[in-house]
Amino acid sequence: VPAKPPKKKAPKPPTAAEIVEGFGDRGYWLLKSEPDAYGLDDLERDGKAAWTGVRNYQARNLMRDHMRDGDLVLYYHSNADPPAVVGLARIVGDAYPDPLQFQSGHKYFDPKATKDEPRWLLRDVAFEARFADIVPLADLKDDPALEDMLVTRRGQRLSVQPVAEEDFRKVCQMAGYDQP
DNA sequence: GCCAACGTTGGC
DNA sequence: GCCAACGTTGGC
Repeated sequence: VPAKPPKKKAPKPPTAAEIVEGFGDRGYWLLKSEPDAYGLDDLERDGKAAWTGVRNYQARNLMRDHMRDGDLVLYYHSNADPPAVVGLARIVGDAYPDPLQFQSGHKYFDPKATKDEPRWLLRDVAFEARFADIVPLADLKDDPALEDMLVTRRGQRLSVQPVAEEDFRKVCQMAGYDQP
C-alpha cells in the first residue's frame, strides 16, 4: 500500500467569508479607491460619500449582508504610487440601491436593474482620519503577521475586503495611528 | 505599457 | 454546464 502523501503544512489562508465570521461587535474593512477617481482627499473634503460603482457580486454581497453601521475602514489607494493604506473611514447607515445603475448612459448604468429590483447596492462612507505615515502595500506584504490579509494575496482584486480585527489594529500601528 | 489573474458573457 | 473569448483590475 503506497504511503499517503505527507500532509501539506501550508495552512489555507482564510477566505473573505471566514474573516467576516470572526467579526465581533464591529467589523473591519479595506476599501480600494483610485486616488485619481476618488481619493482620501476627496472624502475628507466631502466628509461623507456614497460608495458608488461597485459592480462585483462578491463585493456587493459583503456590503449588503455583512457591513454594519459604524464599521471601520482602511482606506486603500490602488493604482497609486505607491499603492497604500492612507487613512481610515467609517461605514454610515444601511445599504441602499446605487443610483448610478439607473442612469442611462452612465458608466455604471445597468440595463437589467430596475427600481423594484435593483441589482447594485452601496453604503455611505464617512471620513475618519488621515494617516501621518501611509502604509504601502509592500510593507503589508513584508510583514508575516499580515499574510492572511486579502490585499496582500496575489491576484486579489476584490475592492471591498473584510479585514480581521488584529490585522486592522496592526495596520493602524504601522501607520503610527493610536487606537481608533 | 505590460501582463497575470480574475470575473463575466454567450455559444453550444 | 462547459469553456473560449473577452473585458477589467491593478501591481509592477
